[in-house]
Amino acid sequence: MRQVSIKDIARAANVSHPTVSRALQDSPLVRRETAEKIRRIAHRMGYRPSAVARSLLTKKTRTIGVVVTSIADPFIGEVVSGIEEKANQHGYSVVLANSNADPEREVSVAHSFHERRVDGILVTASRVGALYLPLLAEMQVPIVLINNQHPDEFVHSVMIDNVTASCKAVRHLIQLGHERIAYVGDQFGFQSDTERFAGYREALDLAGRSFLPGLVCHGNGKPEGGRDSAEKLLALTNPPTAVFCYNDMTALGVLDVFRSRSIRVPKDISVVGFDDLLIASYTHPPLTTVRQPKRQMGQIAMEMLLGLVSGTDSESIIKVQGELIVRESTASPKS
Amino acid sequence: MRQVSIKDIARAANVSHPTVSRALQDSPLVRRETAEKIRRIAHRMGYRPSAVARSLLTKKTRTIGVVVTSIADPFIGEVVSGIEEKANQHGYSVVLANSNADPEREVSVAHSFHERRVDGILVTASRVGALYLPLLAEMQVPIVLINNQHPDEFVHSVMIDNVTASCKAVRHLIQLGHERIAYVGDQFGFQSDTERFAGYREALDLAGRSFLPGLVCHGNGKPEGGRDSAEKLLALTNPPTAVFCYNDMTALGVLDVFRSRSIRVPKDISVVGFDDLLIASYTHPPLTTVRQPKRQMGQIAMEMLLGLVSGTDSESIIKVQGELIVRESTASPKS
DNA sequence: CTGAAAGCGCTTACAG
DNA sequence: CTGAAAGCGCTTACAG
Repeated sequence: MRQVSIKDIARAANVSHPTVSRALQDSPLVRRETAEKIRRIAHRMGYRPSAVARSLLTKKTRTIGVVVTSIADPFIGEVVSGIEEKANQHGYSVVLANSNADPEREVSVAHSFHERRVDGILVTASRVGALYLPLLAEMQVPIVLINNQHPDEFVHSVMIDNVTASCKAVRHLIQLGHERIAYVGDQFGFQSDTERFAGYREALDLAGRSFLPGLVCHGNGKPEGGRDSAEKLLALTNPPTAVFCYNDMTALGVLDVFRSRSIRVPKDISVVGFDDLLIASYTHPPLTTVRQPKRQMGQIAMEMLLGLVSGTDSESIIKVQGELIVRESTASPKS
Repeated sequence: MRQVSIKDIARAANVSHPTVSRALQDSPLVRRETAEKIRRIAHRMGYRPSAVARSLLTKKTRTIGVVVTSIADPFIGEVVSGIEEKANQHGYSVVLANSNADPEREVSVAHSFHERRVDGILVTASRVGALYLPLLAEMQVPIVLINNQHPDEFVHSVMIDNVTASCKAVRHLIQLGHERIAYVGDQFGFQSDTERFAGYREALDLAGRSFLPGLVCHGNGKPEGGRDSAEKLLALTNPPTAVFCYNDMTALGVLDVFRSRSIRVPKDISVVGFDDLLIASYTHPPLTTVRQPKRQMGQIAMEMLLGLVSGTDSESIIKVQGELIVRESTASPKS
């Protein structure tokens, strides 16, 4: 049995199919009794209008394409959940595509979105961009970026205020009395790493501390990177008493190394993360970190995009603030 | 500038639009030079065929609807990543919808999928079902369930072999010499809880141990539930020496309570989880658990669905095996 | 090889 | 109020 169409209903109701169309839209142009009869029949037949036929006509698919680097990433999962929530509230569907930060996949995703005529595109935490974004732009559809690494190139984006947030985190360490604070960054050159590093330096400057280049390492945003960096820091003649990490994943690696060396956190050394993943509450000890309002960022981005889709010219960049969550991985240094 | 259509190309190439259509499909019915010229023009104009127009004709959208209870759930994120990977490999797109296990949302998701004429539906770890699944079935499209709580009602599903997996986990504890092994389940009555409990009992039986009802608690699949249960177990006159948890989230809560009471794991008590979430490697101590091949389950389900979509009648239920991952949260009891 | 015609399921002027 | 006509962008018989 194929899907029931407006014509099937017309036949059953003994009217023309445009009348059915009108009745189903509650148009005042159709006699009340006729309309009710039609609706009853439509309901009985389990009729659902075809979004594809409608889209062909209206040139709107009420579909938003969402590109992520990895849907299994806990950070991204939260963001997507905010995106999906807002989309659904407004009657939009979300087409999800994983790019794995693979340029080839990105191109194929862009084409697929284009062919499906999505009404707008959301890009989350992309690490690529230089070549990719113009490709997306080609399809003449609004785009909003979330925490993108190349925000300059595009007008619309929502991102965390990295500088302020990381400055806040480092000031927390300074206030606790730490003198030697390390920064374990992401891969060198990424925008968010550069900004978080800037916040670190700003906090140092604000406190009149001098910057010690030897205390800066670069990981890769993952536990391994944190591990390698922690090893390096511990090998220093004069190791730090606190470590500010680019993100929680990095902090996980750092904590791991400390644990395996029986270095107690926060007694011997303090550790701060960034993101506030679920996991941050369950590390040992629970991690002090900067919370990114992930879900909310997804919601804001979706609303921004929906505004653009409906022609509203909204703000181009929205910065959200991080919140310092003090848990048990930070304390004053031993004196 | 609106999207370029086949007619625009036809005009530019001085041919009819059906000829353009044929050329773009590499049909042998069009002269080679003409075809090449057309393709060149199409490319220059940035032409992308409209999937919506094509779908209207072919009655296939090459779209799969995926319903999840929460995309931010780390378990589900992994599964979805396997789903998306396979879908993409086969030229399908994934429309993602979050149900939040809210019946109202589920109904609206079902309608939305129906209207968009998805070619198939994947339901991940749903907790609802009794009413919902028939609703999905109405749209006459293949459905595959992943770890569903009501698998009986539907033909096609992929799930973890809960009984075997949890039996394996409990045998591990028995082999370590534990006599009093607790089970902290999920909410009472869910299929997967029932099965994991069955595996627990089976392991006990196999070892000739008697079942002690007092050592069974029910949480809710989340840390809080684990916490409450741990408190109860500790209040027992004769507390367990090992705790097998319904899932890693539950184990997190259990570990939390032990930590706050300075009960050492695994020295004083052993803990085992289920799922092997990323977080399981980073708890303190790293958690012994049963790994579900999450990503792979997503892939298998997608392939099963794609088979059904193309008319292949595949197996109806695929059970995958869990793998016991022994980390540092289990040891022999103190003697 | 190529074009005119028809049709997928809908909506919306245009006539009555 | 209601229907016949046209058209969204494509594909595919059907004629030439």
